[in-house]
Amino acid sequence: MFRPARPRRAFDEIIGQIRALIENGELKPGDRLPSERALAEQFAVSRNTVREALRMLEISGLVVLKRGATGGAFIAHADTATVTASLTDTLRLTDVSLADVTDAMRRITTVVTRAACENITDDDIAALEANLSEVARLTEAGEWERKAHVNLEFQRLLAQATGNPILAIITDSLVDVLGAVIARVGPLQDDFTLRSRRRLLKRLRERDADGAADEIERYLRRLHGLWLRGVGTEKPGRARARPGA
Amino acid sequence: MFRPARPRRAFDEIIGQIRALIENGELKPGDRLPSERALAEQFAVSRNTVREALRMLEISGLVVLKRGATGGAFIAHADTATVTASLTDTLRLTDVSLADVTDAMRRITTVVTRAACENITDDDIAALEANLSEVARLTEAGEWERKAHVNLEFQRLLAQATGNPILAIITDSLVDVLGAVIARVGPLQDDFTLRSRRRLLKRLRERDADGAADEIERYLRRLHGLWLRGVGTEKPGRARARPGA
DNA sequence: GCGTTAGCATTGGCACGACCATTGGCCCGC
DNA sequence: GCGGGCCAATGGTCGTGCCAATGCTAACGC
Repeated sequence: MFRPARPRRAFDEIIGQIRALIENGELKPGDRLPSERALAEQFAVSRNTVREALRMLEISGLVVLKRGATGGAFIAHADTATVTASLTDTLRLTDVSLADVTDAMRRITTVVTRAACENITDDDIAALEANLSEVARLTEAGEWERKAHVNLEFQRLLAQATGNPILAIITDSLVDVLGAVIARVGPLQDDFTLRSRRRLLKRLRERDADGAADEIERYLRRLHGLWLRGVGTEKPGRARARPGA
Repeated sequence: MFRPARPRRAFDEIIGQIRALIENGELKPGDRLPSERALAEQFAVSRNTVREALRMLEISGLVVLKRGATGGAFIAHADTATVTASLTDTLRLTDVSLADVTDAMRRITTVVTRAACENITDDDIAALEANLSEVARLTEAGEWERKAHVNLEFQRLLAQATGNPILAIITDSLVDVLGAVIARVGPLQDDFTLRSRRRLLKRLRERDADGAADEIERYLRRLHGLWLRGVGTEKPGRARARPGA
């Protein structure tokens, strides 16, 4: 019959108002919010409450805090880090096996590749080729750690080439999770990555979606197969002794 | 040459320690953290600092706060709401068109369907059939609002049928985003959904992955085509007058 | 005996005030 | 002109105190 007089906590109300301003476009990336003390006065709450609200906005990736005389809370620019972070957190709280991660990665990457083939530009291809050269250099130099990292970057670039930011964000998240996996199981010291990538780039240049998707699927099957044999069904988020180590 | 003496803020240190406990598995969903006062004492910080850390963990979806005598901070169970929220936030700050959302949804759903076909159980099929019956009932009753909602649920069930939680989470997030879109543009008053779903279920029962993927892709192309014609290139996060409304 | 209620302890929510550390601009002196 | 130190603004942290919500428990009334 009656609605609660104070429906939500004070800082929830505050972040609601600030979010609304962002959604309405009244606050745009780069804009600066009033100081904590000024906000406390305007909202008629204590500074602690304002700070708690800012903490939530900060970790949501909506604002960034800077200290000092010209500091304050600034509306953040778009960043996929918060999405990947929350996705990683959620996966950590879920019962996810390494096989689940690689399976999802392989399936998603396949459609991403197909989408990229439809929309890829010459600049995108150039970026992929530059990445490939870097991987080749690191492979030759035996810098496996960095090579694995740069190699993962390839998939981000591929996702960006789709021109669809959502596919890019999803790929980013999966790449982050896989990066954590690699950090645990150690980088693979291989050279079949290079050969597969060269074939893939050829398909991309020809705009051969089926061929490109097939190529990257074969590659990921082989790569992930090696991982799975190496670490069994280890959970990606947990530290565990490697069998045989 | 020198590392910073105090690398991060106090509450960053706190959330780091708590996150580490969760990652190590020492804290599991449902566990209760000490009270704010106790935490403040253990971390040797003030209660305000602890509260700010808890705010960040709360909005990260890692803990839930409850008031009262038996209240406190509890490790949360896995929930895709935070992923969805951050994804929505990021999309709001990014330049994302409705076409991007539907495009990603169509492509992801296609592989999800294929994956589901490989792993689906009879129970999963039964759940999908139950959902379909509900949609049929609501369509007949003309309850378009709820029909659209239950219909979206179909895709969640489909993703769950893959047995891969990552695919399920990604699908959940996309469904949520699309739900927000539907809420703005209004539900579609159609009946071709039912026919397509019946054909899809037939393919699923036969474990015909190619047929199922093809069926749902055709359906989504048609559905999303109607949406796009109806609302142009409207941003999914913004409220805007519908052309012709 | 049993349901109801009042009290109580615990815990999060919030306020006020104070001080510190950082930061960048301003002004002074060379 | 410019280099360095002063200074004001701002976020970071602390401490204390009180309020509100919550659930347990014991007293109470039927």
